[in-house]
Amino acid sequence: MTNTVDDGPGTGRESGTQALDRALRILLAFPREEPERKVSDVSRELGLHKSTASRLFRALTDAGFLQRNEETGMYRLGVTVFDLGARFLAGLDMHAIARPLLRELAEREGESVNLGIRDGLDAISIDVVQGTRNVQLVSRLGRRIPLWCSAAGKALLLDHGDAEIRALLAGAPWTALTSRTITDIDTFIERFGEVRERGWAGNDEESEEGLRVVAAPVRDRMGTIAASISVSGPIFRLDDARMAELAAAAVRTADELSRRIGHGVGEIWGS
Amino acid sequence: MTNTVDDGPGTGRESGTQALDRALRILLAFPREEPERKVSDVSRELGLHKSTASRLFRALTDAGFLQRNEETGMYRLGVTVFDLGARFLAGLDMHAIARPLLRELAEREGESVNLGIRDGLDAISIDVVQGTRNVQLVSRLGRRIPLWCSAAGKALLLDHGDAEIRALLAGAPWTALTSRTITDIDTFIERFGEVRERGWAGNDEESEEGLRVVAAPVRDRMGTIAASISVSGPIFRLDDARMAELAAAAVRTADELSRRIGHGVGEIWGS
DNA sequence: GAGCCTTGCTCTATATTATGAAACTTAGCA
DNA sequence: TGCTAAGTTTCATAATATAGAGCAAGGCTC
Repeated sequence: MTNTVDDGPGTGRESGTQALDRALRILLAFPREEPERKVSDVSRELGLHKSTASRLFRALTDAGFLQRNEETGMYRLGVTVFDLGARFLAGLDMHAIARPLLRELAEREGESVNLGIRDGLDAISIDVVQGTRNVQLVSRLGRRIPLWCSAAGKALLLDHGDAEIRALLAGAPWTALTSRTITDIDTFIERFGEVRERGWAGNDEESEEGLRVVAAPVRDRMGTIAASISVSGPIFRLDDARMAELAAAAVRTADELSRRIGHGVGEIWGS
Repeated sequence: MTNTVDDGPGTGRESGTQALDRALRILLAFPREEPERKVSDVSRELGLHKSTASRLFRALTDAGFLQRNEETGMYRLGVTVFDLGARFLAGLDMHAIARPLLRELAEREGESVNLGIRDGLDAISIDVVQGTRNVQLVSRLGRRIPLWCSAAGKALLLDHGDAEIRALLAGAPWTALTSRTITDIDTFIERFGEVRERGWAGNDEESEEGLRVVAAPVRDRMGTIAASISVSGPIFRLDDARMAELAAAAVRTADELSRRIGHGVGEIWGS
């Protein structure tokens, strides 16, 4: 007997792809905090038979999606996943086009600049340019941060109506990261009206003590918000006036990027 | 009837994981040059039944490994692969530790710096810091380049003996990228002796016209070469004297990185 | 605009494939 | 030395993935 109708806590209904689903869940079971894991650990966590897990691990390893540490016998993510990740970026027009604009913005303002896209309920950073000042809060490529407590995330939601946002964030955990994190949907909606009007989003120590951020949306040729550009820095350098200044700069850069990826160009192509 | 014993041109013998193997091959069927593909294209290429491919595509899409372009109906790699790629990097001690060293090197010398690791017969770039000079040859994260025609690649082979290298590069295509590319194993081995002796590798327009590179190996706590640090620039700035200078700088940085990730530290830990 | 082709997706019977129990190794530890 | 735990391999079995047929939806040609 087996787990006939049992599907894991992952997504909804799957069918005809049990082995694949399990293997993908294995890959996702390697979090940042624990890069190296044992077969037994993972199999227990996912409720897989150890022989099943072992076989899937081997297949993933053969394909380079996992790699085995010969010293410890443990596994970690393999180079192939990095390769695919790089291909993902290379496939985004936006990423290549944004690079020089982000550098320019970071250089001019001296603060760190991020390019973020949405993934589920998180914003995920797909490009980072560190600022030139001495004190910099590190931000790493691939960093995730909840939509509702990040400037980048809010900017990505800018075109969503109240009802949409309510539906989207229904499943949000609303865990407080700092004392300033917004922890309920009503407060969020209430404050979001202003954000929507002015066209850029802020983050005033909502995700990290001492960190302030502004972000502006990037629109693709359909007018859909496809990314956001955010500028971040320590609170002692970013008073309200400076925030407004940086916001204006972020909006300018975001608009320029939008233009370059075809927003407002209509059907006319070429120069 | 189906392809009973038929395994694709991929790896060797697989068993008990057909569906998974096929799905992974689907992911790898999205090359940089063609980020968006149709189900039928891919299924034809891989020799899969269209219904099989369709099902696998859906499973991969549900898990975020692929994403569907609603306009065109085509698929591309999804955010999840990028997420995993970023986790891969985050899991490498080396990557985090190398960052500041690479920046420092790039700043001091003004030329672009790469951190590369080996993947099969390629070196793959896992970190890039652009130089400060005006003219810079772009290098992108995740860039692949054959071991035998790159400084980064040669540096990764530095500890290999002639026989090992011969075995490793037996399957190499030896395609010429420029007029200076080495195109046979014998010439490679012959010239490699010198490289091994001096402890750093060079690339004199072997991969790209006008590009010169030097690279030095990074060793982990087992003494194994785990990565290479390379410095590259246009030929008009990099005469032989400057190459030697940059090589020395690369070696110094690589040695420092080796030290920081535990090379030569033995069993003693802590400060 | 009608017909034709291609594509993507769903449904279902079938047998191929993945599964899990048990056995076997290897390693660490008392 | 024997014990426990982890990882891998083997193998009979049943559940799973497969491929065929059918359907709906677009694109092209005529």
